[in-house]
Amino acid sequence: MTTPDAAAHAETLDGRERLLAAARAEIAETGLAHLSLRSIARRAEVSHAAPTYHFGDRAGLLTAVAAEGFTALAVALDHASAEAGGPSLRVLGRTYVAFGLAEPALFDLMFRSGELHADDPALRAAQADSLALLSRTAPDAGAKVPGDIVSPLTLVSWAFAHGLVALTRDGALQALAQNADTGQLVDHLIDVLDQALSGTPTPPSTPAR
Amino acid sequence: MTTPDAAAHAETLDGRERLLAAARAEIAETGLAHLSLRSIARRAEVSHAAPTYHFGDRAGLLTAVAAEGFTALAVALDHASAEAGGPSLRVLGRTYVAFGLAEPALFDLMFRSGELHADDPALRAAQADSLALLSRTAPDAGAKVPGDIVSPLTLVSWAFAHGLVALTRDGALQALAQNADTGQLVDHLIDVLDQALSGTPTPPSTPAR
DNA sequence: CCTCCAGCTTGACAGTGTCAAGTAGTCGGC
DNA sequence: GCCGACTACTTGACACTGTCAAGCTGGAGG
Repeated sequence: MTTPDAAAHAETLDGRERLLAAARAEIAETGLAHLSLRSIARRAEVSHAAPTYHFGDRAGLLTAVAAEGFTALAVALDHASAEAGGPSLRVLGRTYVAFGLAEPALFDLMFRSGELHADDPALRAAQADSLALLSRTAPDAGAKVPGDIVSPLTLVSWAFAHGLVALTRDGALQALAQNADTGQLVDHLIDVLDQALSGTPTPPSTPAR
Repeated sequence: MTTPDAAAHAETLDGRERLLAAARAEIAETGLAHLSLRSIARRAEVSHAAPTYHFGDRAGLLTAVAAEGFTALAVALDHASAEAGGPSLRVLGRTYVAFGLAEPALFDLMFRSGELHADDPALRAAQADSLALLSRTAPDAGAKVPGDIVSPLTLVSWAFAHGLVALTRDGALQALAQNADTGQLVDHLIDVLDQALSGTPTPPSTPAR
């Protein structure tokens, strides 16, 4: 079997894991724009062809990193809803946005399907995990569109949170709300949407100060 | 002066314009992942170094294309709100999403600030134009957060529309709502948000069939 | 006619992803 | 105790990329 079974010899981190760790670090530090397999290999102290050997492809390595990202997202969502005593749109939205803003380049990569092997089974499984966590909300509103798995409210919230991450990451929000703290603004916007979707017609709208 | 003044000789499309057109075509056809200056130059039938000469940089060319994209978006938003007899969240949202889905790769590029010269004045101007068009909505709700230019409702809608484009482009929505038509789903979601933000607590929710 | 200059081209270079071939170490079987 | 087989790489090569320096060309201005 080729399954690593990480605790077998357990002494040295093998090349595959070192490459993954190096890739995560390199992505977090230098972003996706100027990312190269060879610099990752140098950081992991392996030869320049080692990434291709282990992952077949540039897209293969990125796919593995993205899959790790999705499972990390799933873990974060799970923890957050457990702590809050049950999943809610607000908690999940906040966690989703916080995750996206904490590691923007990784989050970006996770949705760049053009540079990944989108049909990789591990990636698909990790994606399905986090999506299942995301759609566990809103027990009141059943799926209205026939044949859907998740409710429209969940989709709306998801799209909003996703866009919020993207716009904040690219500096679009900062350009508009210049003198406001971005974190506060993001929180406020989540509240606005949450209260709008909860049915409360007009939000009380008391900003922090 | 180096300003082109396009109608001066007016006969042949000069190299700069040909490169821009070739870049747009190449981006639309092959996407951003495997885009290369040299293939763009080949398509424009100029030498491989011509892009660097005109735009200084890979990021320079991409920035010019992105700027064109923003002005095209501004034009689309303007036309749509003029046709609808005034800007509304629904019309602007639909137009924004339609624009993003019509040319997904271009839309993607426009927000990849890591691969652009984000401080380029032409890009900044074009961005400001389309953002001004976007924020012309909601005359009822003034900006609540002090120091902001646009209202929170506009920001929420913008983030939602932006995320909707991203998720649809990457196939995330399709994976969830399998047997529903994506276009109809997107329209429905826009309606849901619009009605939630308008204050109508529960949308009537009559999907097309 | 000479000069200048914008608008390229040609040629080179370092860096990149990928592939073929080779190699050190480890294991199971005889 | 030795022999293949297999895993986990490395080394070397190739085509391709973005960028830079230098050269060429045609037309405008003096």
